[in-house]
Amino acid sequence: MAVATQLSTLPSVTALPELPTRLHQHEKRAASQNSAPAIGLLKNCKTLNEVSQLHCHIIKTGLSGRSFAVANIVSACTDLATPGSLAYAQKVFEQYVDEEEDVDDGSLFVYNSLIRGYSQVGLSQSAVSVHVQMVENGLVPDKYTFPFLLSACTKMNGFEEGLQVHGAAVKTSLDGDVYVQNSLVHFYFECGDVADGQKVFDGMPDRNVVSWTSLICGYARRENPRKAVSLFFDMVDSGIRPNSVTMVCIISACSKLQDLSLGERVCAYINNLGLKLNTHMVNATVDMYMKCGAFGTAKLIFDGCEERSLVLYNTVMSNYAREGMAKEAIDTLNEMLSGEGPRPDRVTLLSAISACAHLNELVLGKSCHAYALRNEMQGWESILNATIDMYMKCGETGLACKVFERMPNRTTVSWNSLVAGYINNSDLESAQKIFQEMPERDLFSWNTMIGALVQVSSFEEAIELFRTMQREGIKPDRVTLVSVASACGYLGALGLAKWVHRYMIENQIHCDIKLSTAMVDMFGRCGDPQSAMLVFNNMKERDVSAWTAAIGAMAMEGNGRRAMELFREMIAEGVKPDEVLFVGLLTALSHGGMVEEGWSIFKSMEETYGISPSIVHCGCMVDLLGRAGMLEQALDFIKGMQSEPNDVIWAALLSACRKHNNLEMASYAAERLDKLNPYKSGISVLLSNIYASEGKWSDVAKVRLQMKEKGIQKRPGSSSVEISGRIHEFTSGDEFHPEMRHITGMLDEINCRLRDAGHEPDLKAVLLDVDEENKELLLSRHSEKLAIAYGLISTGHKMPIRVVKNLRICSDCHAFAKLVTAIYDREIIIRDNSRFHFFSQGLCSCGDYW
DNA sequence: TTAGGGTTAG
Repeated sequence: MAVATQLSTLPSVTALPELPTRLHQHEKRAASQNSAPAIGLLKNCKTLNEVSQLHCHIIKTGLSGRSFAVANIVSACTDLATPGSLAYAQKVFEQYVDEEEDVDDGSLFVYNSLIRGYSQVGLSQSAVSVHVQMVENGLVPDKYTFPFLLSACTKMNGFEEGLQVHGAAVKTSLDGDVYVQNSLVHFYFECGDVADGQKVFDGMPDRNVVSWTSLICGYARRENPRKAVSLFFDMVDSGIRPNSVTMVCIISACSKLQDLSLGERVCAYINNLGLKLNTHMVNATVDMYMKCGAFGTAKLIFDGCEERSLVLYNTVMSNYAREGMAKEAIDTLNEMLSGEGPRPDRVTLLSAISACAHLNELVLGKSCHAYALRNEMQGWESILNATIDMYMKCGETGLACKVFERMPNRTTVSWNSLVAGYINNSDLESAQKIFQEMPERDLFSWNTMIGALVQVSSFEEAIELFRTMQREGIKPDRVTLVSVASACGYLGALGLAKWVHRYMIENQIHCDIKLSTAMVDMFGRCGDPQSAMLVFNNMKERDVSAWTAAIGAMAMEGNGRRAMELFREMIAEGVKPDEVLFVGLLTALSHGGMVEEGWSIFKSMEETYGISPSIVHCGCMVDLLGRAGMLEQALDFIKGMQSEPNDVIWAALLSACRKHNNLEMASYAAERLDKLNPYKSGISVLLSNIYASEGKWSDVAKVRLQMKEKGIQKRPGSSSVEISGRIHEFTSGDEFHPEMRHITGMLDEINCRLRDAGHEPDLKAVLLDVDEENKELLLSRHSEKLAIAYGLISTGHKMPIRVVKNLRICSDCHAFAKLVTAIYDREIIIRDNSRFHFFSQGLCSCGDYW
């Protein structure tokens, strides 16, 4: 078939341009080598039409079959990187392969050009296919083939393909070539195989600046920027002068480390080297300053920049958007649009839309969306994903759904954005429905859903979903574990907690400060302060949240003394306390009965640390004084408060009145409470309990009647016990557990042995007006007793029994637990709604102070 | 021929 006929299917060729008569130097070289100046002109082409015109000319001169010509046409096309030009390149290539009879060095050049072209535009799979075709046609790849190919494998994250390329390089003995080795280092690092990347580097006899830069950049990107910096010094020590690429990698390592002083030293070093700043370096520098929080310096450099690249604008905007400085991001966009700046591209729009999401800027968000549509960016899913997120953050679930429904190519991110959007709009049901419908769920999807369940306190469901995730073979990361740790903590499931901790270590899940803090908090809430402190002591870096978790663990244990010590250590380490920390500390001091220290801490808040106590801190103080029986002082404290006492304050006083049997003050507190928050169930229950424990049944009836009228329901007491990783929950008088017959049998046996040991049931703890015999029966069926009995029959001898109670433990159950530990020689740990009780050998860790 | 800057969802 004639060449002209074949080419007719390609983009049409208009008038043939006249060739310039005067030739440039490089054109002369091309002409002398190939007798065709047209070939030399190919690399100047700006459109496919120009390429195709030159191609026609080359055909006329009879050189179109020459490999040198074909390779240059292919390169010119792939450099243009449009779908049409790539199709053209492929056709020219196919035609060449069909007609080529003798295989020589020239053919290799053609194959290499297409592999290079495909790799450059990111069509990695096509690059790999050309290599396959090359080998099938009996050609042996050369040292130029492998770097192109490896770059393609890297881009497509094709680890298996890359390994085969490495194998092929070994077979052809080209794995000793420094270019091939450099490409291998880059490939292994980018695919996450740090060990093999390092191995290739270690085996290199000669390393150049690219080898070092590949290694340094590999570590900087694989979350080890610290190592990247130290390698940089090794490189300088070995006498290799860094170039601008190396410096860009080092600057971005500083950004990752958020180490401003190091970043500034690097900038000074660049100055000393006399390296000229290019756009890459300027951009990396501005990015570094912004990531380190030095927005002023970044802005100064940005403003002083005469030619701002598109990427620079995008860097500035995305940093502003990510840091919640959405207004600045939008201002930058406006500056870009109003001046002579570059035209916004998809990345610009992405940042703009994300900034609108932060600002809840619906109107501007809509116009960004419209701009993206007008400029044909809708083919790019990320823009639409960000748009879904933006509409969701603006509360426009309907608009978000519309965008989603109209999307031609939905990705997992699109689904995830929708799920997260519904969660943020408090529509868990829709989120769960979409989560179920998703064609594919990734780690992000699971993390979103598990996190949402934890947020709404559906801890058991969260754990259940975590188990499903694992059954489906999805490996959790540190974000998953933060949520799961939080759920474990609230459930008090120590067995599961220990598993989570082990899992983290065995799977080498990177434990950052957030995850460590979650672990400390988890162990603290699960009644394992030793493990909590073990994790805490191993933390390399501790912020105020970490210290708060540790102090919280001490509060749960009732160890006010240790909490105070931790606080002093924290101050000595130079960490500034915040409001939340003082809540934890005051709670710990309250549980430990340390009134004097509590007062002094409370006073120091304002005087020493400049934090004015909030109503929550005041609540802690009322609790501290009340628990210690200093009811009058507590009342005086309330009266002296600057802000109006709220329901929490009066509830704390009421609770103390119950503990210390002060009916008069209880009524006063209850009256105040009733005025403030008559519909809160806990308060009425507390009051009726106070009357009940004093046997004032007519008053109890009055409160109960009021509760009924107001539609308030008493929260039933419930206790749970963890048996081999499963949570068993019991409510008072429960009859539904499958093993209830055994449990009641066990309870009867315990009660017999307790009576023999002289234990009298504390009938005051029964808050209903029933006869003595029934009272005893009711008391014996309290949820914590059911849980303890079940723990005794279903766990091995000497195994501690761990119970989590949703309300405060009653006096009879407290006494019951103490005796059980003595008679059955078992440890019992009960977490009620405020702290832990460790029972052992007939005693409780709280010293009966709770 | 190899290495470098900006990209949405938890």
